[in-house]
Amino acid sequence: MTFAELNLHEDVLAGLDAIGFEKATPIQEIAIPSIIEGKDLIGCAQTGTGKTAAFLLPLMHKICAQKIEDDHINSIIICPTRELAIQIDQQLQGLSYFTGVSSIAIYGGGDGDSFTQEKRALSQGAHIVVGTPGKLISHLNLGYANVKQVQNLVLDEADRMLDMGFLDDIKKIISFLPKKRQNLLFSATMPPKIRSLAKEILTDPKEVNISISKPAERVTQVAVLAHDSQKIETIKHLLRYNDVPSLIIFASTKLKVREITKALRKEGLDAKEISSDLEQKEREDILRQFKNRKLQMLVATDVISRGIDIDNIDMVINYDAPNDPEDYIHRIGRTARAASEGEAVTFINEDDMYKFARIEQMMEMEVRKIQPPEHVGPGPEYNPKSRGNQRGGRKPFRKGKRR
DNA sequence: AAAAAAC
Repeated sequence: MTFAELNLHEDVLAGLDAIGFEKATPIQEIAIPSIIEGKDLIGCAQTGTGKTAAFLLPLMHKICAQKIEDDHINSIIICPTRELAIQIDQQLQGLSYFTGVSSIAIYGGGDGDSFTQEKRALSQGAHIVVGTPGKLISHLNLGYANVKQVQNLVLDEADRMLDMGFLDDIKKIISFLPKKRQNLLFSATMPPKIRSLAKEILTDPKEVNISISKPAERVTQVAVLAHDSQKIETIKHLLRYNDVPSLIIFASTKLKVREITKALRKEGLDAKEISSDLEQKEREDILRQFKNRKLQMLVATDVISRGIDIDNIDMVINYDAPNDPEDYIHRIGRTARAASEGEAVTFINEDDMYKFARIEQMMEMEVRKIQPPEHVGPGPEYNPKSRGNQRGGRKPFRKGKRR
């Protein structure tokens, strides 16, 4: 189905036309008419399905069609990370070029200047505000945000936000908003917690389910049974024998991210780190360099595993298996986007074997296991039933609940 | 046992 057939406002269509978008994705086909109709919506979908445009387009359409002024806030979008807020706002600005829809991204880590700008936008009004929970609340608490006429609330990556403990913050934000409003909730998974959140804040929602629990088919996955000491050498080997102009290396802790970056740079490789340990400005600079292909290798925590859109990443390396099995899908989903193909290499050591077996279980597929290249020496032996260190000698007497 | 998010 084309966007024109979805009866979007002509100014919105002009923006789509300018960037060469013509056909709606499945989630857009269902969500757009339903949102325009004014219904609440619960969408099980990830980025890469066209989820963001699925809510941005109808919000923009309604602002245009109803000729809504921007002397107040019309819509609020809440999302879990700063980079995601920036990205949604950028996408919005691209799409709204011909519409006169105004927007601002509100997130932490800024300076006094950005605070003043945010304050001005929130008090004088902007059609759409995209933000992370903490910063939105601190502005709302100060009382000047013109939210009395908010008509739409979007919760993006809702499962992630609950994981991060944002439930109370979300409720707090909602307490500032008019009771009568349209709510859109998007989540990659639908655990009971999300169901109950939906039940609490949505009214008779339309459900859309475009969930992909299986990774993009164009991603070639392989797992390398590598000891920690073999990993950097294996990365060098991969780079030597593959053409990899653009590569993300994920690791599960900020410390590891820092150490890996150091080790790679010591080898003369073009790598930089991104994690919440960096100044916000630096996070943005480095992500921009990587997106513009001025930087070959990005070493990252899961801060960018969800939602972040970067074209043409040739390879994702998981330096370790992620703690949350869902994150594996998100991490490797950074590659093979749009029409391209991609490769995902996951290092698993003894500790990671159990975690990786769970990932395979979730995907309902087995990933090919290989040993590190010969000159690096043999890796650990893989036994999927092995629980790795899970029941290692350290904690047989531990009592109480663990998860 | 982790990451992220407010000053």
